[in-house]
Amino acid sequence: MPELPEAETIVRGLRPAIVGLTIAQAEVLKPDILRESKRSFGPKVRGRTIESVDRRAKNVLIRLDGERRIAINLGMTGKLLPFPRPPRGSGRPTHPAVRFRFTDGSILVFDDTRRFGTVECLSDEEWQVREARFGPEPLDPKYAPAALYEALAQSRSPVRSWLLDQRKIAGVGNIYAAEALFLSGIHPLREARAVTPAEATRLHQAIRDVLSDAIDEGGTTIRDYRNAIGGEGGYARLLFVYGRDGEACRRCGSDIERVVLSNRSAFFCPLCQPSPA
DNA sequence: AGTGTATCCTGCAGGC
DNA sequence: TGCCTGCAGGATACAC
Repeated sequence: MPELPEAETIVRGLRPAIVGLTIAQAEVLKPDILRESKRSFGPKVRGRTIESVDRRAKNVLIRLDGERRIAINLGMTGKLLPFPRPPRGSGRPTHPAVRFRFTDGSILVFDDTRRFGTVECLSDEEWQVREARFGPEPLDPKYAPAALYEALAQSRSPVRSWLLDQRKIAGVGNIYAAEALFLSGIHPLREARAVTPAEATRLHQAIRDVLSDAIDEGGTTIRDYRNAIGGEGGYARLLFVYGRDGEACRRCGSDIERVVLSNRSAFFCPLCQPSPA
């Protein structure tokens, strides 16, 4: 999916386009995207005005008047495309799942090829229950290296798996986990609790660097990801390891390797990230 | 607690 | 050209 930087890029693009608009109608073209029936979802959003657009972890939150919000998980291929009229090129929806029509005639489409995404309308209370399950936001200034170290020290899972667990740290996905581990010189199979305080400090910095650099680049486009105007992110050209198995490490020239861990690919440089065994 | 496996889907690349 | 397999920025449920 879109990970934290892609969700953040989408939010920044969406905010000026839709804040203040009032929803006239929600058309649900792919009901399996909702976690409730069309008949209950429609009335909850109809007539509501958008107050703000925010992000938590990898989720886009569209806050409405009446103490409720639309929570969107983009899944692997979800896109949010706002437009006054049907756009051309890559910004055009190909697999529209939910179409919001506003009273001023503009439209917001949630488009999702694989339909792993979800769209929900939650009350403040429902959202708070959900929100409490996410770990800290890595870019929160209050998130300290010691907090990362102490949390890692409690887990026996491989550090790459640990980083993908949204309850431990919010918003990190497979691309940025791979990049952050490379930058901090930690092998993806290292046991989380075996990470030293010095390594945890490097990892903490690497996570922040990778995520904020990726936000600056507008995210990473490998295949599907597009921002709110259908554009691609520029971080792909800065990747050190993700998707580069068999290619030369940009630091030492070794062949980048790929292993499967918890059914997901993990990429690393065997020299820059020494094996735990 | 943590891992492997399967599941939800569609599309694309590569091998034959 | 077609058919097959494997792979994909996510998340969750299950058995072990």
